[in-house]
Amino acid sequence: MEPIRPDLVPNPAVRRLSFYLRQMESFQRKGLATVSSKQLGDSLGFTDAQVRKDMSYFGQFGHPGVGYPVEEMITQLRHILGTDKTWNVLLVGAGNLGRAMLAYRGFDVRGFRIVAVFDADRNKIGKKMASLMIQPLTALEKTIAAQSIRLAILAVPAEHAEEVANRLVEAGIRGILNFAPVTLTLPPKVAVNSVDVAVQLEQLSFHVNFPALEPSGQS
Amino acid sequence: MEPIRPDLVPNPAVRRLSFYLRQMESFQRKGLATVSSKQLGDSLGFTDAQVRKDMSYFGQFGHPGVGYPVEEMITQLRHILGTDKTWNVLLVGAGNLGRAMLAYRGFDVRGFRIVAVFDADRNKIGKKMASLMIQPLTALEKTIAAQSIRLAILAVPAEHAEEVANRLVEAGIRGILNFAPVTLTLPPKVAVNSVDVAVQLEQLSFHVNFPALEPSGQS
DNA sequence: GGATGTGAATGCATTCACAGCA
DNA sequence: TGCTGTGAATGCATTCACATCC
Repeated sequence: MEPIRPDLVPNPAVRRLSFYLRQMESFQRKGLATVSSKQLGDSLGFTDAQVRKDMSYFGQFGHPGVGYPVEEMITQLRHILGTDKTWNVLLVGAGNLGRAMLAYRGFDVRGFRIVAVFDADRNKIGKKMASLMIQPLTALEKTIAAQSIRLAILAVPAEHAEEVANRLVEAGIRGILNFAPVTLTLPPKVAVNSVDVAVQLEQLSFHVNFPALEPSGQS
Repeated sequence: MEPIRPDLVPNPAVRRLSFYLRQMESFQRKGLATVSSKQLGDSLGFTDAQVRKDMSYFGQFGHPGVGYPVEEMITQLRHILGTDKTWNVLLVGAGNLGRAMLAYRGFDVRGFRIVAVFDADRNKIGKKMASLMIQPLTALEKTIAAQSIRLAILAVPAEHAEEVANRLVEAGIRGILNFAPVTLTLPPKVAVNSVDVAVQLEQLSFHVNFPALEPSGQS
């Protein structure tokens, strides 16, 4: 419950937080009660100093001579990341990728629930997908307001991504996970994370061609 | 065709290369012949200095007073990234996400082609998915050798990811795009890119809770 | 002894700023 | 004038190393 000052926290540290949480949950499943910065770091490919420094940005969670309490860290990390409560998420794009997102089992346990699906295609509207009725884009604003949705997954073709994103933002969405291969230009108040699978493969292509670099670096 | 020394190139610069290429292709579709570092940077949220510095790591592509020739840059960037030739890619995991990857139209044009699909599920083996026959994991080694495959997309449940990844590496795979929510521990010669969609949403969650940071930063 | 937490030191990446070319 | 290419300067992030505590 510390007064986090995000401007003092390196962005990379925030990204690593998610991995710490994921790994802590794995340690918990293995029955470990405490974990040292070295153990945690090794399991993720970070140094122990890195782990300790990152933790220190958010508070004092460890016990000297002992390590970090697994259970408590999970609670803390969830709180910091804001996933100790469940987020309602909306999905735009009921194609193959949209279906995969909807079917993904991993969201619930991490604090996310897709509660609405939208598509522009008249043939899809009204049909059901994993128990959710596919809605027309005209219903966007009403649904976002009614269920106070702040996060959206954008799985539409590149040509429509920018336009849909703008509508989402106007309707109150504050964070977008974008799968379309375009750079979205949005107001700074909106957080955007883009995943372009072709870009991911290009990176691999480069590193396979020039193996000197990148000691198994995980994005 | 310069002698690229990857050890002299900042990793972040390599990541941006893909975005430069993507954007250049967009400029090309708009019919532009040349683009300045400022135009390119603005369109991606980078500074002009950043763009010029990045380019300079790989050669001298621009013309003072004019900018960068779009067509030629596309050729160059593809060559640097190694996507001027098509990579054969294999897919492990014929679930929803696997299906989405297989159906994705964006791969071909960027130099990737999924040529084989594998799954552990007996019920799926032998069935077809987008014209590819789903193969058992026992066929992994033979197929990789026969089609000289170097890249793989891993879309299997978390529990099996590590094990399958090890097999892929032993069979000669040199780059893995991993969608399973685990950190893979592999030899340094293997390039790994991981996409954990829950982690992506967690990042958004954090930034929505603490909007001070991140001026619409795109991962 | 074994581990954390953290200022100080180091190492990278970005940005500046300007010489030089079209 | 307009823009690139690049050393030099700055600014961040990581790592070191050690005081501190169980």
